[in-house]
Amino acid sequence: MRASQVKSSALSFDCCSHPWHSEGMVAPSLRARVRAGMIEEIKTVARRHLDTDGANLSLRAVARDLGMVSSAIYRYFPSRDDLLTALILEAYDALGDAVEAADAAADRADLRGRWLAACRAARAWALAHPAEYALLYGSPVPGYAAPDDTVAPAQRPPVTLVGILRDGVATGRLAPPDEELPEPLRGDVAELVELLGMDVPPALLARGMAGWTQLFGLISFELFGRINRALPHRDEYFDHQIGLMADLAGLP
Amino acid sequence: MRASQVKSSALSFDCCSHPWHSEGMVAPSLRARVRAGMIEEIKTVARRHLDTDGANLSLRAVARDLGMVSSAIYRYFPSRDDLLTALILEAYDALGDAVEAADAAADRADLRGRWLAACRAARAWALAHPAEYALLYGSPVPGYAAPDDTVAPAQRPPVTLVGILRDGVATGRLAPPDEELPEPLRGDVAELVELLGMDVPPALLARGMAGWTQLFGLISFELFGRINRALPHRDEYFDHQIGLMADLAGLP
DNA sequence: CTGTTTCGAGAGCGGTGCTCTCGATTTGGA
DNA sequence: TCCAAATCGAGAGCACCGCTCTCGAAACAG
Repeated sequence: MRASQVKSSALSFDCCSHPWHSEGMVAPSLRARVRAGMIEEIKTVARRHLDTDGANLSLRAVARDLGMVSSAIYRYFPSRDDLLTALILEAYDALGDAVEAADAAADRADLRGRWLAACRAARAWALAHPAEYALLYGSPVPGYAAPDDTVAPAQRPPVTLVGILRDGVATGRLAPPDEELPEPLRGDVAELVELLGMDVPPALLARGMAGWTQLFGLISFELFGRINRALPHRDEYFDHQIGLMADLAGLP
Repeated sequence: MRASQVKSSALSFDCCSHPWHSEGMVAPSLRARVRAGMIEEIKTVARRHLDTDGANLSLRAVARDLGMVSSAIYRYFPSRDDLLTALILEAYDALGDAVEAADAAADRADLRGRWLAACRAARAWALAHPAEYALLYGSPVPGYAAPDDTVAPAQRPPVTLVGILRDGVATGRLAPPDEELPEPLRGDVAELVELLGMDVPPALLARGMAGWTQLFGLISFELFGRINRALPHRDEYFDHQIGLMADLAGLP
């Protein structure tokens, strides 16, 4: 939670996210390597606890599973929140990877196919990792404030969706909506367009964000058990609802 | 969590939800009345703690605020989960009241106005009671399973939205989409139509549910801080996105 | 080989939900 | 009116939690 703690946690990561066999770096000591391995092991066990026991992760239980005493964990993560943040970061990246890979695997010219593939990939990832999805998109943990490192990976799925729309506009395959946004909103969305660096008409960006919101809502309802029990064909329902949003965005 | 506990908690409610001054019932004893008052007081304090401290409600803290010892709370609620369930039930009802009242206050013939009013009421309630909204629609508490009493009140907002569409079809003001749902899905939604008792074409019901999903997603994104900071005019953004879904449903 | 750093264990603090027991009080029927 | 029964709040206690501190052992660097 403290900025310093988050920073130190991030430092623990650099030793593995920046692989040591890149140019000019000295090979890490044995101790550094077993430390990195230990961090990875802790995260693995923590992720397992998350998937089985739900969102309330117990540091002591993780330590017990590792044959350690709880205070030993603090040699690797300054607090429980930092461990959670590490898991959140990895989860964001995994989801982003899945969505972007699905988009990239589709035919570039098939805009609607890319849209559906990206959405399906997000849902598939969420169904495969419900606890981690809840960690990302559930109600925020009370005391917990997401560090700034999380905003960029968190935006990858919506950016992917908007990127599909941008490609459509750029190649002329997608006709932007002829409406214009009303003024106070138009400026906001125009700023967002610049911030994302995607040349898309504001009205279209708004529709893309509607698709992203719908995607999140569909997954959340299905995952949190709020989908009506009278809908056994969930795949078909999801596909149809996502298709509706593709229609709304003007995807052919 | 146990069914028996939930039942006993529900019994505690009946003494106040079924007012004693109705026909034929004997006036409750003094003790029963102070007990009901105590239950209400506990819920009030718990709600206040929820709004200030977030979702992790501490029974001991509530007891302290009431000048009691923690074990005394168990005279009124068999467990912390039951207290949470009581708050959830009340929250569902409050949200349902707000949405239905907003719909009822609008001109019956102005379908789009009713839709927007209902959606705005849901958002307004959520913004006014963020912690309770998170309790309803956030990630489910790990050990907690929502009792069956909650499903009916939970469906009031979406039923209200679909009711607007049904009125539109019944009065001929709303032209249902000319598409048909693909087969495995069409049967599911048709069953849902019967279950809700609302005579609406399945394809239209699907669009209404899309609107409900979007509404939930919009509110959640805004409330859980995932709305982009580059969107200061949140009211206008919300109105526009909800209007998009009204378009999708065919509301004139 | 030696001084320093890293690490895990252990004890401990204050917090939590929850159970049990024990007096005090209130209630309702004889 | 009196008395047994039901109800209630307090208190102690259990197991668990996140987290801090200390201490001895091990691994490192010079």
